Amino acid sequence: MLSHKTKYALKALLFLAQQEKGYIAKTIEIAEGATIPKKFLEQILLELKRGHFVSSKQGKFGGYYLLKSKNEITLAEIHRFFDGAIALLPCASLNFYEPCSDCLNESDCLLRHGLVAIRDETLKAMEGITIASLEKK
Amino acid sequence: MLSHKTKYALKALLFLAQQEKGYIAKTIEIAEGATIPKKFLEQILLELKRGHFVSSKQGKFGGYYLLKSKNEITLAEIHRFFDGAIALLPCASLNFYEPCSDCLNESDCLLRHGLVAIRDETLKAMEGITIASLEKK
DNA sequence: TTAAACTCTACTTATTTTATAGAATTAATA
DNA sequence: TATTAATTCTATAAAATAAGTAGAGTTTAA
Repeated sequence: MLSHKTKYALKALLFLAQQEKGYIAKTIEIAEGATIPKKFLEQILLELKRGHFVSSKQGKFGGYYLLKSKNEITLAEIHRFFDGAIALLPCASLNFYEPCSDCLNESDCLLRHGLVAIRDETLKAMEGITIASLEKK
Repeated sequence: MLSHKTKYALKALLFLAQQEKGYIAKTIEIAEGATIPKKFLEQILLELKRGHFVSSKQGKFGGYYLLKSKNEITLAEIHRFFDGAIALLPCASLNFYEPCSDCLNESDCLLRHGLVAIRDETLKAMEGITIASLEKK
C-alpha cells in the first residue's frame, strides 16, 4: 500500500499539473484543492522540491509549480522517492537491494526468484502510469 | 513490501512443502530449518491453521503439515491473509475496498483508475507464484 | 516596513510490527 | 496414571514507522 505521504504527493502533483502553464500555486490552495493537511503538505512539497519534481518561488506571491513535465513523472519514481522499494523484499529490489539476513546465502533465498518476477511486472506497470496519464481519467 | 510475518509464513510453507508427504514437522524444526524466531513462528502457524493452509497434530510427536496443496497456495493469497490488500490504495482494492475519505467522490478520485490498472497487473503476477513454483528454484 | 509566502527543525501522538513470556491444553507411551 | 513433549492461548513489551503539529526563521513584493 502507498503511505498517505505518497498518496498526498501524487494528489499535489496532479493538482499542479492541472493548473495553467506558468501558474504558481500556494500551499494552502493545493491543500484545499486536493484535501491534504496543510502542515503535512508543506513537508511533502519541500521533499518534492529536493527531488526536483517541483520548484518554488519564495516570499509574497510565491508558491509551487511543476519542474518536471507531467509526462515524465511516473508512479514508480514517486513510490521509490517516498516509500522506497517497489519489490516485495529488499533482496528482490533493484534500487534498494539488501541481502536477507535470515537466508543462508543468496542462492538459497527461495523467495527471491519469484519476487524478482513480481517486481518486474509491477515495475513495468508503475512506469506506465504518469501524472499526465492520471489526469486523463 | 512484505511484512516479516508474511515472509516467515512463506518460508514456513516452503519448508513444509519440501518435507516428505505425511511428515509432521515440529515448530522448532521449521524455526531452525527456515531461520524464523520460534515464538513468532508459533503465532504464524496458528494463523495459517485458522486460514486452512496447514493443519496440526497436538501433543507428543505432534506438529504441522500442509493442508492445501502446494500448487494451490499462491503468493496473492498469503499476502492478503497477512498483509491485506494487494492494491496500492483501499479505493483500488477488490478484497479490502474502502472509499477514500479525502476524495470528494468516487468518480473524482483521480488516482483510482491508474491504481486499479496496477493492481490488475500485480495480482495476475502474484497469482502465478505458488509455493510449488518457489520450490523449483 | 509590512504582509504573505516558503523553509526548517523539533516534537508529539498514534499505530503497527515484531516479537517474548508463561500458563493451559492435548496426546503418546512407559 | 504420571511424565514428557508438543501445540494453543492470552497478555504484554519493545521497537519502529507513520502521520501530523508547532513555531520560529527566511525570503520577496509592494
